[in-house]
Amino acid sequence: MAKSTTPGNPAAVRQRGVTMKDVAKHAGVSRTAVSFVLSNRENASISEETRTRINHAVQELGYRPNAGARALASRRSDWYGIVTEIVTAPFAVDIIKGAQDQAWLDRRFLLIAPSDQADAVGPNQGLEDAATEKLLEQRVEGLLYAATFHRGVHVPESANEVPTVLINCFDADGKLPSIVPDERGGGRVAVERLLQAGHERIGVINLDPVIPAAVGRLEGAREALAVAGLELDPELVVSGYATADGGYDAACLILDRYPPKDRPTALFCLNDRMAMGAYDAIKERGLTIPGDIAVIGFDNQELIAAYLRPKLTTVALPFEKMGALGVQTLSALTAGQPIIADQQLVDCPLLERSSV
Amino acid sequence: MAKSTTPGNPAAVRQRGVTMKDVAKHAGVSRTAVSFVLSNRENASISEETRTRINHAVQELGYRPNAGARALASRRSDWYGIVTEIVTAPFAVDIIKGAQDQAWLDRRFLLIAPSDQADAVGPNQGLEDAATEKLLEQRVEGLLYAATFHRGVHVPESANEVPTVLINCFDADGKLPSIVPDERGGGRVAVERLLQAGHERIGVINLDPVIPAAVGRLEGAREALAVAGLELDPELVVSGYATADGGYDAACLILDRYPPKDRPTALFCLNDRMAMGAYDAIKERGLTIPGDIAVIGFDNQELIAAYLRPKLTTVALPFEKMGALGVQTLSALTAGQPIIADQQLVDCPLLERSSV
DNA sequence: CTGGGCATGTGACTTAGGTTACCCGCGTTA
DNA sequence: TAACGCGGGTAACCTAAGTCACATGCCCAG
Repeated sequence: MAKSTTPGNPAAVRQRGVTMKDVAKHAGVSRTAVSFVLSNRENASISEETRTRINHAVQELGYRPNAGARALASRRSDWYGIVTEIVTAPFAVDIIKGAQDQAWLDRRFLLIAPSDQADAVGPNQGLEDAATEKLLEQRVEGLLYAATFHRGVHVPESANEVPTVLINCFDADGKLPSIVPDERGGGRVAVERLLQAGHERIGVINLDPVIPAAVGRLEGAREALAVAGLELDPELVVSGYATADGGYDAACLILDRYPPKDRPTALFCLNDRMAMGAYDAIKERGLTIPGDIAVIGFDNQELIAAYLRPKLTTVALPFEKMGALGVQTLSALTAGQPIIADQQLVDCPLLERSSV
Repeated sequence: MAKSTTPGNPAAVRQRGVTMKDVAKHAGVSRTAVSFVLSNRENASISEETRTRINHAVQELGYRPNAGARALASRRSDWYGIVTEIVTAPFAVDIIKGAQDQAWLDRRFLLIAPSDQADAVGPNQGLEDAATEKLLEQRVEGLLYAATFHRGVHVPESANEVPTVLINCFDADGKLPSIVPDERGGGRVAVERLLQAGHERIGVINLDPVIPAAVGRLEGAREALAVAGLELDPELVVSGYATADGGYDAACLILDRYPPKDRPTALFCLNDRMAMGAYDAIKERGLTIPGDIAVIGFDNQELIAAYLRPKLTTVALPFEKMGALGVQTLSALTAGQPIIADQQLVDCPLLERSSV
C-alpha cells in the first residue's frame, strides 16, 4: 500500500506539482501545444477542439503555472521591486498601497524589500544595498525607492542596472526620475483657504526650515499672500520640533506674544502633529476653534486629523497617487517609452473638515 | 559600429546577464564546480586554490545568482507569502514589519499580496483567492494571513496546499494554527495598573461587546478586580462606536451620570481612539488627567497615544511580535517540526506614559 | 605492477516552461 | 505535375541553475 500523509484529503492525491507535461499527457497532445494555448499565442494554430480539450485538462488536474519557470524561460519576471523604510514607518504606507494597486492592474507583482535606514546617505548604506541586491537577484524589471519624508537620497549604484523611479524623494545626483508632492501648491491652497475665510493675520508653525517640505510649503504660503497683496510677517513664523509638543510650544509663543487684538486669527501648521499640539495651546487659553482661531494642518494623518475635535482641515500628501504614478512611470520606462518629466509634481489637495 | 544605449557606462559593457557559465569559463573550471563553490556544499571537494579562483571570477564579472532559476532547480523558493488587508489599513502595519524582519533573519523573502476586503467571509471572496492563487503560482513555501483586527476568518481552500499560519485572526473552522494577542491578559494588566494607583471605581468605555477584543479585555478587567475583591459595576460599562466621537459620548455619559463624589476616578478605554475622545470630555469638564481622572487606553496607536497631552498610558497590541512569531511558526511547519500550540497568545504589555 | 582509495572535478541529466524550425497532409495554382 | 501555401501540430533546443554518478590522476600498499 502506498503511504499517504493525509489520507482522504483530495489535495494530497493531486501530485505535489502538476506541470504542463501532465496536462499534455492528459489531453493527448504535445507540451508545446499546451504552452501555446495557455500563453494565448496569436500566431499559433491550434484547433478549437484541441484548445478546449487542453483547457479541460487544466481544470481537471488543477494545473497552476510555475511563475518562476515561466520567468526563467521568457526572461520576463513581471516583477517590480520597491525598497522602502515605510515598513518601519506606517506614516506613508499609502505609497505601497497605491503602487501595489497599480501594479496589480498592470498584472505585475510588487516585491517589497525593507530598508531599515532613515537615511540612504552615508557609510551605513549596506542595508539598502542588500535589499537592492536581493531584488535584482529576483530579476525585477524595475526598481522603486520610497521615502517616508520628502528629501534627497542617494541610491545604490546597482540600481542603474534596471529602470528606477524615486517616490517621495529625489535623486541627490539628479539623474533618476522622481515623483514628489507639490509642496508649494499645498502651501498655497492652505493659505488661500484661510484668506478666503477672511483671515489676514496668519501665524505659521514651521518645520525645520531647511527641509524641502518646509521650503516649499512656506513659498506657497507667500505666493498666496502675495496674490492678496499681503506679506508674510516673519515674526509670525515660528519653527519647532515636528511633534505635538513642538506645535504646542510654538503655538504658545505666537499666541502669547500679542494682545488679543493683534493676535493672528489663524494658524497654518506645517504638519498635523504640530496642529494637534496647537489645538491644546488654543483650548488651554479658552479660545475656540475655528471661532477664535482657525487652524489648518498639513499631511492629513488620518488618525490625527480625522479624530481631533473639531476635525482638522488639512492639506493631504498624495501618497497613494504618488505610488501609483511611480509604477506607471516605471511601466513606461520598462516599455522603452519616454517619460514626461524627470520630476513629476503631484497635487496636494485641501481636505475640508471643521477647523477653518 | 555597435550601438550602445548608454555609451561610457561601464554597467552597459557588462553583458545583460552574467551566468554561472560565464564565471566558469572565466575561472577555467566547469559550471558544476562553480555551483558547488557558490552553494557551499560540504561534501564537495574543491581545492582552496580553485575556490578562490572562482570567487575572484565572481567578483570580476559581477555575477549575481538568478534566484528564479535557483528556485526552479532546487525546488525551494525561500519565499513566504503574506495576504493582508494591512496595505489598506496602516493600523497594523507592524505585523508586516515583524514578519519581514524575521523572514530576513531566516534568509527568506516575504511576498506581500493585498487583500482588499475587510472580511474574508462571504461571496466576495474573490480577491483573497486571487492573491492566494498568485502567491501559490510563485511557489511560496508557506502562507500567512494577517488581519487588521482580531477576529475569525475563512481562508481560501487552496491555502491548504502549503503550511499556513494566521496572524491577529483565527480560523473560523478551527483547523489552522494562529497567533493572536492575549486580550484577556491585556485587560488584566490595565486594570491592575489602575488598582495599583489606588483607583477602585473604574469606568469602562467598551467596544462592540461581541468582538473578541471586547470580550477578552473585559474578562481580564473582571479578573483583576476579582483578585482585589472587587466587582465590575455594570452601570460603569458603556459601549460606543470605536472612534474618538464614540469615546467622547461614552465618557460624557459616565462622567455626567454621577455627582462628583461618586464619579469613577479612572476610565479604562478599550481603544486609544476612544481614549482620545474621553480626553476631550474630561478636559471640557475642567477636570485634569491624571489628577482628577486617570485614563488608560488599549492598542498603543503611536500617533495618538504618544501625542495626546498628557501622553496616554495604554496597553500595546504586540503586532510586531505576532508577525515575527508567525514567520517562526511557519518556519517550523515547513521544516516539518511540530508546533507548540494551535493558538498562540502573545502578551499585551503595558506602556506606562503619563495618564495614570 | 596492479589495484584500491582519495582528492578534484566534470559530463549529463533535471527543473518547468518558452520558442523556433520544421513536418505532414491536403488543396491550389502556374 | 511540381511547387506552394496553409491549417494543425510537434521535436528539439533554450533559459540558469542544482545534483549525481562517474572520470581522471596520483599515491601507496600488497
